Amino acid sequence: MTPGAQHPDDTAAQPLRSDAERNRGRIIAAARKVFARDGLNASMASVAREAVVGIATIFRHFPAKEDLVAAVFADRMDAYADAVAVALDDPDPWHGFVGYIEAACAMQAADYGFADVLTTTFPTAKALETRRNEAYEGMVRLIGRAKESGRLREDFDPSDLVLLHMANAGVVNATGEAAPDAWRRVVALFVQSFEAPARGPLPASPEHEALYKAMLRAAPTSPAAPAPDRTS
Amino acid sequence: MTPGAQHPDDTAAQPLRSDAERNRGRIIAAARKVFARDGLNASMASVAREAVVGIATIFRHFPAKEDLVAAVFADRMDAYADAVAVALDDPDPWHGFVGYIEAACAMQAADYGFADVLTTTFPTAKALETRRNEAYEGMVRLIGRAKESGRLREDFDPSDLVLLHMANAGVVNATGEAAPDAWRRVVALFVQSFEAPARGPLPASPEHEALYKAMLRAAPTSPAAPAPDRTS
DNA sequence: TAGCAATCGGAATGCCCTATCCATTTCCCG
DNA sequence: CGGGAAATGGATAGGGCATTCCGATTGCTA
Repeated sequence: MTPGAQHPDDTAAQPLRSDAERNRGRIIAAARKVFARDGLNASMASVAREAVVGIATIFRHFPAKEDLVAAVFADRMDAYADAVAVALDDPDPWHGFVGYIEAACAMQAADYGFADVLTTTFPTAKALETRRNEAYEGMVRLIGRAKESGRLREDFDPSDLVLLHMANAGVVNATGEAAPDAWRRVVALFVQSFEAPARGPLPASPEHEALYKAMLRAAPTSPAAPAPDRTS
Repeated sequence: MTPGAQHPDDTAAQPLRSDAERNRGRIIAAARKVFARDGLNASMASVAREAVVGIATIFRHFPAKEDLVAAVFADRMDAYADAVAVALDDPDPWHGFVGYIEAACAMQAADYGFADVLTTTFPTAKALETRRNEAYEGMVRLIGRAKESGRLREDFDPSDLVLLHMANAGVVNATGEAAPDAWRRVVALFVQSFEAPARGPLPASPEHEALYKAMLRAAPTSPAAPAPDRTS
């Protein structure tokens, strides 16, 4: 989203011809719209239709669907990371923490594609993963502050935010347009359960490693994935 | 699951030939296994392979995939409904309520196919829907008792259980084998947020009608569904 | 045990998807 | 302007899926 505009592989590749540059923009805009509406499962054909462009044109600009996804969600990932920064700036740690959760979950609800991106890992899309990790580090600090302030339960684990996203994805995904605000209630319940003092002990958090592996599962169209994938 | 054994259309249709009867059993057993492992997205071909049976044989016994699903999950749905009954028998309403939640969510975690079934509606499969509604009525009573006992927050709504299932489906679905117990922590958090006294108000519950519509969305292979479906 | 209807299984159909090919069109520099 | 490189888009390959067709097989009865 920075004005200068750079393609992932900005590295001195020749400048695009004017029409190519224009089409690239069209495609990203179209994909942004289509993915937001239909999730990452939206077909390349539907993106092409929306962009009023041939399918081949998309694949020339983005060798694989995953590359398009990475390009489309780069800025949304930035916004996601920014939300953490904003939360860290909040003088009230708990308020910042809660605000962050609501903002992040709202992003999931507002963009089905992004919801998919957040609970999936694209080993190939480095920029996306870098951002995610940045955001994660910020979250860890956010959590630390909130705990220190005494408002966040002591046994809260950073991985709980990942679980929260997975749960929220489930709700957003299942309710869709039919009940577009249902997620708010779920998130509110979660937040209340996060608040100190804890009402009881919790089962152990999953291993970080395990959660990471979980996010690899179900990556869209990974050629190397015999993926038993489930749950349309 | 009654011993007598009846096919959905038990109505005096001629008895099956011995081999047909045997194959029918094989198919259901195979489907049970495959759906549990891979979710409802498992292909009919994979079920046929597991059953060591031709694909056509499956379709002769079950005209459409949905019929197979209904046959396979009939007993699981019974167990689901039974869990409510058991919970209602618990002398401690809150204990029963929590026990029910844990049992139901455990069922989701133990059978990916069932997790899909629970958050999806098959207008065609009447038996399944009847059971679901039975269970729902029981849940409403369970909730009433728990509220009366003072342990369940007053603003808890039956639809919250549906949302809980959707959220749990999201977790179970995303974590899969990688973190098979992650859902326990999530459910524990939910339960703590359900406990009275409430720590704060909640956004309104979605309309029941809306939730029902939501469950119609994404039904697998519904011919009448232009389903934009998302999130494999 | 012969014969026929019931049943089978795998090939075939039709649809959707990602990704590639290639003849045609468009841009841009001289 | 003209010509070649860059870029395009529709057709096509190749794979997965649910469902159907049909020739071959099997259980059952007489």
